[in-house]
Amino acid sequence: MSARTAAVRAREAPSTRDAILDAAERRFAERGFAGVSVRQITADAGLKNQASLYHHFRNKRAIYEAVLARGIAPIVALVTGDASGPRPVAALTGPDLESTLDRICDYLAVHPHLPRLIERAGLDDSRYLRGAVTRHLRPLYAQGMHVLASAGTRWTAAELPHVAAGLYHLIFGYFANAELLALVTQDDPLAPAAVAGQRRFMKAAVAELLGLGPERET
Amino acid sequence: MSARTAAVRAREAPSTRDAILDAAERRFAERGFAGVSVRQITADAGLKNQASLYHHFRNKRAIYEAVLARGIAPIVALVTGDASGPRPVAALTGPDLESTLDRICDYLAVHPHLPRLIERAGLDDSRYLRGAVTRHLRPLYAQGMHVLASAGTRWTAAELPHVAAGLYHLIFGYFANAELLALVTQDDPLAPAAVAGQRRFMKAAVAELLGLGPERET
Amino acid sequence: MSARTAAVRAREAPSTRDAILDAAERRFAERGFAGVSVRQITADAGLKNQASLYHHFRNKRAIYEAVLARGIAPIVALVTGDASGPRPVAALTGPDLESTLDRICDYLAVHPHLPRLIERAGLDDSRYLRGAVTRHLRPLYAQGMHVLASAGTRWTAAELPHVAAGLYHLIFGYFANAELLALVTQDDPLAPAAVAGQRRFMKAAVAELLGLGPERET
Amino acid sequence: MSARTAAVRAREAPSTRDAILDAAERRFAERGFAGVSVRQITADAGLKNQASLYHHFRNKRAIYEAVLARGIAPIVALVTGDASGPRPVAALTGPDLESTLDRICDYLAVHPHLPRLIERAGLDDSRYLRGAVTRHLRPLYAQGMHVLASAGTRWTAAELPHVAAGLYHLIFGYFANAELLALVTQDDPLAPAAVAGQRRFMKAAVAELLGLGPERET
DNA sequence: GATGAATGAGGATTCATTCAT
DNA sequence: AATGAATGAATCCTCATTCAT
Repeated sequence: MSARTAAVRAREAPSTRDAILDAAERRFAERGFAGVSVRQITADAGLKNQASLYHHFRNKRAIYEAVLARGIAPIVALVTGDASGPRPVAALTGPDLESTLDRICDYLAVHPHLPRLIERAGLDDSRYLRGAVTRHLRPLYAQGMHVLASAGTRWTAAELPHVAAGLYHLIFGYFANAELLALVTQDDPLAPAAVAGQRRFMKAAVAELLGLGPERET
Repeated sequence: MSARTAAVRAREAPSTRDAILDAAERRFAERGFAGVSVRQITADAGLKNQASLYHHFRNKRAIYEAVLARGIAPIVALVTGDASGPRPVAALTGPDLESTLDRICDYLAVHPHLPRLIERAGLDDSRYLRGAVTRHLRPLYAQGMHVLASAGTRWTAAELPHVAAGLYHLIFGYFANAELLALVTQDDPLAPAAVAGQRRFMKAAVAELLGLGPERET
Repeated sequence: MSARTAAVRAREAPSTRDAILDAAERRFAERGFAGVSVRQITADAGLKNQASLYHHFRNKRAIYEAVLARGIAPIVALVTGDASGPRPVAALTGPDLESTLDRICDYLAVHPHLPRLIERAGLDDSRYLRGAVTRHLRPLYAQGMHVLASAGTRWTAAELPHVAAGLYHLIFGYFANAELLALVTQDDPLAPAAVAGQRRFMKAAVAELLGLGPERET
Repeated sequence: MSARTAAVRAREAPSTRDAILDAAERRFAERGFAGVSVRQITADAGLKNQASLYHHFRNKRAIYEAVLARGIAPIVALVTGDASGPRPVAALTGPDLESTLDRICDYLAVHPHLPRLIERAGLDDSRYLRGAVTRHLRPLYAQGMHVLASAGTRWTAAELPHVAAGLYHLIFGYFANAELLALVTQDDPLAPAAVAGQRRFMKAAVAELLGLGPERET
C-alpha cells in the first residue's frame, strides 16, 4: 500500500496533499511556523475551505513536520551522495568534494527557501523540532563528523564540531539569507553570476578550511 | 529636572520601558516576531496589564524595532571599534583583528540571543525590517566592504560580498544556532570550553579566509 | 441544488445571516454604528461566538452596510412605486399621492427603526456611507427632483432641493424620533391613534407644501 | 461664587474647560457619544494627557451632558425670544414670526453641528439623555404647544403635537443633515445662497403649515 | 475528498478611569 | 491645573479545529 500509493501519488498530479505542502513550504520559509495561518496555506493550495486541509494532515504542526521532512531529505541525500550508506568519505576529500559542493550549490540556488526553512527551524524553540533534529540532523551530523575525522584535516577532534558548524553556516547561510543580502547589497544574490561567485568562494573556503584546497598544496 | 530625571532613570529602576525591551528581546529571539504575544511580553516585563505596554510603545512592531535597534547597535560598535569613524582598517589586518574577534566572541557568548534575534530578522520577510536594514546593516556592510577592499586580501572585488557574507555567517551562525547545536551535538555550545574552541576556530578560519593567517605567510 | 437551496433558505430558518442582519438592524438603529458591539449582535442573533459572525460578514462595517442596503431598498421601492421605472410622476400629483403617502406611513409605522437607522446614517460621518448614498439615496433624490419639477408646483427650480429635504424630514423625522417624541409628549407616537394623526397631518402638510392640496384649490 | 466664577470665566481665555467643551461638541456632533473617545477630545482640546480632562469633568458622560446643555440653551433662547418668560405668543403669530425664523436660521447656519448634535441626541437611546430632555426639551415643547394652541391655527388639539414635530424637523433637519445633503445634491447646503433659499422655503412652509402665511389670508 | 458553518480561545489594540507626582 | 504611568475591561478580529453534509 505504501509503495503503490507513493508511486501513484508521484505520477498523479499535484494531488492536493502536495499542493498543501508546496504552499506551506513557501509560507513557512518566509514567515516561520507561527507567522503562517492555516487559512493562508489552504488558500495558497487552492482549497476553498480550511476543513479540507484537515483531511490530509492532523493539524498545523503535522504540516510543518511534513514540510520539514520533505525539505530536509533531498538535502541530506545531496550531502551523503544519495546512497544513504556510510560510504562517502571520499565525498569530502577527493575530487568528489568539488562535485558534491556543486550539487549542493545547484540545489540550494534553485530551492532557496529550503535552507531558509531549515535555518529558521534551527532558530526556533528547539522543543518544536526535536523530532526532525533527531531523525534527520543528528545522523547527518554524526556522519559528517565521521567523515571529517577520517579525512585527516588539521583540526583536532575537539575542534571538529566547530568546523562542521562553520561549514554548514558558510554554505547554507548565503542562500537562506538571500533576501536580506539582496536588501543589503542591492544586488540579486540568486542571479546566475552571483551564484557562480558564491560557488567559487564556497569551494575555495571549504577547501581552505579543510586544509585540502589546491592552494594549500603548493 | 529633565537632566536629573534622565540620569536617575539611567541608574535605577529598569524603568518599565527597559523591562519591556528586555522581555521582548528574549522572547523575540526565541520565537520570532509572530511567535510572541504582547501578553507574554507584558507578563515577562512584570506589568499587570497589556494596556500599560502601549504607554511606552505604539504597537508590537514598535517594540520589535526598538529591540532590534538596541540589540544591533552594540554589535555594530563592536565591529567598527566603538569609534564609529572610518578608521578601523587595521581592525581587520593587523594584530587588532585578533582583539576585535575576541571582543565579538566575548560579547556574543554572553548575549547569545542577540545573534539569534538578528539572524531571525534576516530570515523574516524583509519588508518588515527594511528600516533596520537600511539604518544599521547597510552602513555596516559598506564599511566592511571598504575595509576588506583596502586590506589587500586575495579576493577579487566581485568576490568580496561573498566573503563578507561568509564571515558573517561563520561568526554569528554559531551563537545564533547554539540551541540547535546543543541538540545535535548533545553538548553545551556556550560552555566556556566550547566557546574557547569556537574562538580558536573562528580566528583561524577568518585569518585563512582573509589570507592573513600565520599559516599563509610561509 | 443551488436553486432549491436558495428556495429552501428563503422560506425556512432565519438563516443565521438574516438573524445577524435583524439583530444588527435593531441595534444599529438604537445606538448607531459605534455604539453597537459585535458581541451584542452575535448574542442577539443567537450565535454562541463572535467568530461565527465573521463567516457571514467580512467585518462590522460590512454588516452595517448590508443592514443599510436591506433597510433602504424597500423604502425606495415604496416611494418609486415598486416599479423602479421612471414613470411615477403621478405618484406625487394625482390621487396616487395619497396612496403613496399611505403606504409609506404604514410601512414606517411598522418598521420605525428603519427611518431611525437611515436618519442616523445621514448624521454619521459621511465618508462611512458614501457608498450607500451614491447607490441608493442619490438616485432616489434625482427621481424625486424630476417628479417635483414636472409636477408643476409653485416652487422655483432653485427651491426644489429645499422642498425635497423638507418633505423628507417631515415624513421620516416623526418616526425616526418616535422615542424622543414619546419622552417629550409622554405619549406613544406609534400608537394607532397617533399614527392616524400623523398620517392626516402628513398628507395635509405635503399637499400644502406642494400646492396641490384640496384646501388650496378653493 | 457661581456668578463671579462665570464672569471670570467669560473673560478669561478659552479656559481649558471651554476648550474641552468645544472639542467635544464638534466630535459628538460628528460621531455621536459612542463614536468619540476621551482621547480624541483631550487631544483636540490641546491637552497632553487624558487625566487632565478628569479635572474638569467627572467622566465622559458629564462632558456630553455639559455639551448638550451648552448647545441647547441658546437655541431654546432663540425660540423663546431670549426672555425665558412665557410671553412670546406673538413670536409665532405676528410679524415676530419672521424675525424669529430669521434668527434661528442665522444661528443654525453658523453652528450647523448644534442641530446635528441635538438630532443625534434625539435618536440615541433615550435613557442617556432623559436628563437633558426633561430639563430643556420638555419645557420648550410645552411652551410651543401653548403658543400654537393660542395662535389660532386650523389644527385641532390632537394634531398639534404632529405640527410641532413637523416644524421642528422641517427647520432643524436641513442643517443637521447638511453633510448628507451635500453628498446627495453635490452642492454646499451651507453656502450663503443655499442658506438664503432654505430661509425662504422655511418661512413659506412654516407660514403655510400654521395657516398664517400671506397666501392664506386671501 | 471537499465544503459551509460553527466555535472556544486568543490575537493586538483601545476604552474610560484612577493615582501619584 | 496638569501630566505620566498604570490598569481592568472591552474593543474588533483571527486563530486552529471540529462537525454535519
